[in-house]
Amino acid sequence: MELVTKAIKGTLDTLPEESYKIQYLEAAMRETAENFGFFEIRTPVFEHTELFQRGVGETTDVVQKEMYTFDDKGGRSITLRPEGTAGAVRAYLEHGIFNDGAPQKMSYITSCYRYEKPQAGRLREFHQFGVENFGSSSPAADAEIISLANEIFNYLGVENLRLEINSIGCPECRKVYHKALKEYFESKKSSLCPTCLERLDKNPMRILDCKNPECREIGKDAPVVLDYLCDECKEHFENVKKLLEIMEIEYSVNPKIVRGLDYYTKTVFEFISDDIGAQGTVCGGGRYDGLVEELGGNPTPACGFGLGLERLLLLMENQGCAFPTRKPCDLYLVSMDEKSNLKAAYLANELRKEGMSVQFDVVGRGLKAQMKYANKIGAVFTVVLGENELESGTAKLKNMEDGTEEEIRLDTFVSDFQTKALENALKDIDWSDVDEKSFGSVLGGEN
RNA sequence: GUGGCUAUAGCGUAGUUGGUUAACGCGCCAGUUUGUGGCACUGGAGACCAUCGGUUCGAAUCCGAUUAGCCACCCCA
Repeated sequence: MELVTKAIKGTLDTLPEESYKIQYLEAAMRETAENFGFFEIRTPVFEHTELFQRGVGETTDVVQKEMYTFDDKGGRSITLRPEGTAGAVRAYLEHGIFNDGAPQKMSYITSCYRYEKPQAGRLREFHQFGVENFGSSSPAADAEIISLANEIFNYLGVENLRLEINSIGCPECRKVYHKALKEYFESKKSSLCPTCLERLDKNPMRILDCKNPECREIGKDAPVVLDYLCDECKEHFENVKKLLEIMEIEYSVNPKIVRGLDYYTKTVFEFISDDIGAQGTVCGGGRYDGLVEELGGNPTPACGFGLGLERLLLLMENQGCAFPTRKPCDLYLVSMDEKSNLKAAYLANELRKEGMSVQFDVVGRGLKAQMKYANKIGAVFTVVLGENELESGTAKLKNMEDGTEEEIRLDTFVSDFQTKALENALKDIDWSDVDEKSFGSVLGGEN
């Protein structure tokens, strides 16, 4: 097959047979977020380029080499969002949401774009679930979003995720720390790898998580951020830890966690997995007390995180996590000829109005082929409509699982079938096994 | 941006030291006596062997470039 063109490098098609999985993740996230009081905000995929330049940070790799930036026909410089926070902050300011008091809590599920070389867990178009809390400087806000992420992972049954936290301080204490760090590495300059030599000027904290063994060795004795925190930052971090302990969320402090986006202050955290390759960070976030002001608002404390949907899905698939099944077909109407096909169309439509999943032949297949198809799509019931049935006004409703058949009247078909379908759905339920959480998926079934 | 591996029907693969109609499994379609799925059997459709160029009498097979995929670095979700 010679195609005119193929999907763009680093993009993924989610096919109908797969999409229910990602929908399941999205539903779990929305639902959990709402339980925590975070409601959805939707912002455009593209923004004025300067939003990200200012918001994400002029010196970051994301802004310097990874943005999809172009001029539109009006000569404006437009950028496809590389992350979700900047747009949320912009909307928060533009609509004066801050006037509605604090905290303002919001969530989003959006596509993001970064011009990077694709690899395991990294795409040029990817999707992020994110939350933002504006207006709270309390460590309770930090802990709340961490527990929100944690709750999502629990709900979905993800295992072997470790939570690593750190504090990178406020601009004040970070300045002091940077200086100490620079002095330290400056003295070991000759043994650093070339990339780290660059980082020495740009962002010395990055040297700490270099994978080069030699840099690692040197990094071991480097000054630690946590020793340089001012009293306020120190207390904040202690309280975040205390709250995590109270909520029984396991974590480890990793002083080497450094986030690559300029806006982070104080708390930073990552949920990391070893099951999905080198790009193991499934969720990353923290506090960014300076961002709102940076984008033109009043000084406003804030925190949030981003969670990569593709990475999470990859992780769940690698771990063999359970997904609910796709919505099954309640009934397939087999038709023998044009006349019965019309009847099938009518009945299908009536049943669909009642919220049932019903299908009938739309490609002109024979009886046997239609039965085969019904079997393939997992139809729970079938009914054959032909001359005989239309004449007698009754048909045989066949249960595809056990092959049993039952007479059913055509004139009261809609309500009769609904009753049958309900009886059938209820007969397999072990009521002793039904708790609150699985109740919603009983009718959909789980595998 | 740098490196390593890869590229054959929709999917997963085979294809011997270059040699004639490119094979197999799954899937798809149709049949196995007339109006009933799953199992089995039979048949069928579907591939310019990623693209372009080179070596050769002859290339899916050797060489080069390009493109794409996978993986790693960088960076991040």
